[in-house]
Amino acid sequence: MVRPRSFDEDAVLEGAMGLFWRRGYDGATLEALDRATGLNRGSLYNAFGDKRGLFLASLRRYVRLEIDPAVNAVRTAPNALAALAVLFPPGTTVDRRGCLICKAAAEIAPMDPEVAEIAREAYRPLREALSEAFAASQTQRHPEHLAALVVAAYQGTKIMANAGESAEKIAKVAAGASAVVTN
Amino acid sequence: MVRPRSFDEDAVLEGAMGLFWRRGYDGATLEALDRATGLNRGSLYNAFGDKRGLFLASLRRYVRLEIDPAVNAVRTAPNALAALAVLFPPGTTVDRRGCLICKAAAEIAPMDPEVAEIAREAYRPLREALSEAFAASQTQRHPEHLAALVVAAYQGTKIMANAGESAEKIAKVAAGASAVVTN
DNA sequence: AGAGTTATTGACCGCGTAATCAATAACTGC
DNA sequence: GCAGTTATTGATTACGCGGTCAATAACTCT
Repeated sequence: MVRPRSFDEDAVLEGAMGLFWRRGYDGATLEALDRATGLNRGSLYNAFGDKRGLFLASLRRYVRLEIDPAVNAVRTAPNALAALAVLFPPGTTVDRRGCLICKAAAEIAPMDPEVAEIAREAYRPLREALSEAFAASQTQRHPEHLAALVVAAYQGTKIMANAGESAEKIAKVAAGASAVVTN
Repeated sequence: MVRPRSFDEDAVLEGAMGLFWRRGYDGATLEALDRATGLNRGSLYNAFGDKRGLFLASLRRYVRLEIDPAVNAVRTAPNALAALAVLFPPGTTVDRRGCLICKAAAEIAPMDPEVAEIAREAYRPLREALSEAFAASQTQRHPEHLAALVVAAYQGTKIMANAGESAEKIAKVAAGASAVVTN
């Protein structure tokens, strides 16, 4: 009775998300989004409403693919140090794209309540999981506060990455977090 | 021999900086910049070259007015806790504008090396001052790492502010930092 | 097979944008 | 006060942008 869609929605979002991540919201033009998704303008609008709709869908996909797995890894980490290693994996290179959610928070959230809510909700589970990991390892007196500190620092390193800060500088943040937990 | 400028450059930058801070780079249109600065288009271009030039000048003014004073306050703080209170003043409301430098880092730095450098340099003195404050209070084993952690967390709270996070949530980050220093 | 519904295509549009420029004004040094 | 230099004005421009739309294609159900 209807013509089915000829594209894989997740593949389309993969392309859109990648472009928003690299170029930001304003920097991602519809022409570039056409190319990145392989879809043409009209199909994009038919499927997602408008540019903002595509952006919101990309944000949700980012949370699902980039943040939720980290939350699960923290939940199953054997101890606090291992949980930290999820957020600050040792010996990795710096991804200058930073974090799509942090970029959206800075660029769009002040003018778009829905984006703001997505940004707030994105990191809450991570704080909670980290708080439980800290509480479980018994050595910390204020697990909730320390979790808030570490997650904020994690977001900070994503901004530093956008500014092109070196891996050494970012590793110092990780070292600071480890020192705190090792106390 | 020449016609002098009829405007106060710092007052003009005050207006431009405020608009960039509230609306971001792309969100600040030249028409709005005209209004915010009181200058008309041509004068703005004569004085600053182009929109990007005005933005760079605004960033530098922000560092001078918003970050440098904090660095000095940290330098003269009597102890580590007092230094922390400079970054996280107790009982203040959340300024949803966040930090202009962090916004610029997220939005512009990936595409503009000069903005990236300004962003990197802006927070370096703060890290150094904080590191010395921690070292001076003797109680911390890794002052440089802890300073990196705290400054990253500070930047994180600015992103949280952009996302509309509550004062309570942000206070937890501050509490976490204090707990670390009090160890 | 035909009717009905939705997806796709790609040309098209209006608008807001950053930037320009010729004309004019304001000031200084001689 | 005149020549020379720079600042100001504001109308104008070219263009890239997000968004639209009529025509066509693809599919399902009866």
